[in-house]
Amino acid sequence: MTDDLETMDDKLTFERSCCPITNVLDTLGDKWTLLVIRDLVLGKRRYQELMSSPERIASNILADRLKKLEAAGLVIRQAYQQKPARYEYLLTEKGEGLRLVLGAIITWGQEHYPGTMVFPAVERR
Amino acid sequence: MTDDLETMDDKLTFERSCCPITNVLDTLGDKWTLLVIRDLVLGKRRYQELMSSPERIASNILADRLKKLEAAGLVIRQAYQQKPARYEYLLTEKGEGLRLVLGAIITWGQEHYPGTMVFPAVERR
DNA sequence: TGTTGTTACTTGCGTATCGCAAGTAATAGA
DNA sequence: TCTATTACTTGCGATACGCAAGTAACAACA
Repeated sequence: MTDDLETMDDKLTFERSCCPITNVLDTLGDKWTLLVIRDLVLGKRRYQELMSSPERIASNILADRLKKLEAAGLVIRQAYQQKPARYEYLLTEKGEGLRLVLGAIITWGQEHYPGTMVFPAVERR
Repeated sequence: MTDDLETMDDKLTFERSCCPITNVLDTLGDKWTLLVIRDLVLGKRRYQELMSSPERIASNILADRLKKLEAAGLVIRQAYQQKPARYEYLLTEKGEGLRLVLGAIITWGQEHYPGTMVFPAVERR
């Protein structure tokens, strides 16, 4: 039998360490990225929708995060119309997998930050 | 019937929003804080132990994060000897609750970052 | 008595990132 | 022609990060 796990010695070089938590933090570890994921999970898709959340993300930060999330394979950017070209953002399967992480955070958060509450999903016909 | 949830209008003022995820990110949302929590969960207690992780945290960053974690009630600092005074850090119950969040992150991380692996707990007699 | 070692930090300082405000490109519609 | 909308980008001052070095309070030698 030969190797496995990504054809061996393939992606076994890590920025900080081989710890899964560390590697997750290297892509999601800041004050905004996970909030963008949250909004996408809630059904938001367009730039202005993502801009409209109560945390008031700056537009350059949002653009930067979307670019990084796309590069990380968590999000795909696709045009929903031409003339003028307009784009929307969708979670990939990998990105969808973060629902469980968000769920754990919400559970802990609701328990320790009284008064917090999750936002409703956006209605989309 | 009167109010509830922290005697109303008590702690219902949030930095960015009333979303639990947002409030969790306001205390844990950076590249280092959750790694300190991880180390404490693994059984590390002392400054030099926390310094010794492979991610090589800078000492000023570690001191800052421990201070903030203590202020947030996730960690307690206690002396384990006098003359000279030496301190160790322990997770509070609130901090221990983050094991589930770390678990979710590890599960997702191991699935999407091939080659990553969790560190063994430190042996402590 | 002097020197080295350990632990738990703090301080300086250059660099990187953040975030507010404003600007831009490509249209649609009045 | 003028105003709106959408999806961004650019400038720039402020904040945060991180490397290196320094400090305080001892213990243990030699």
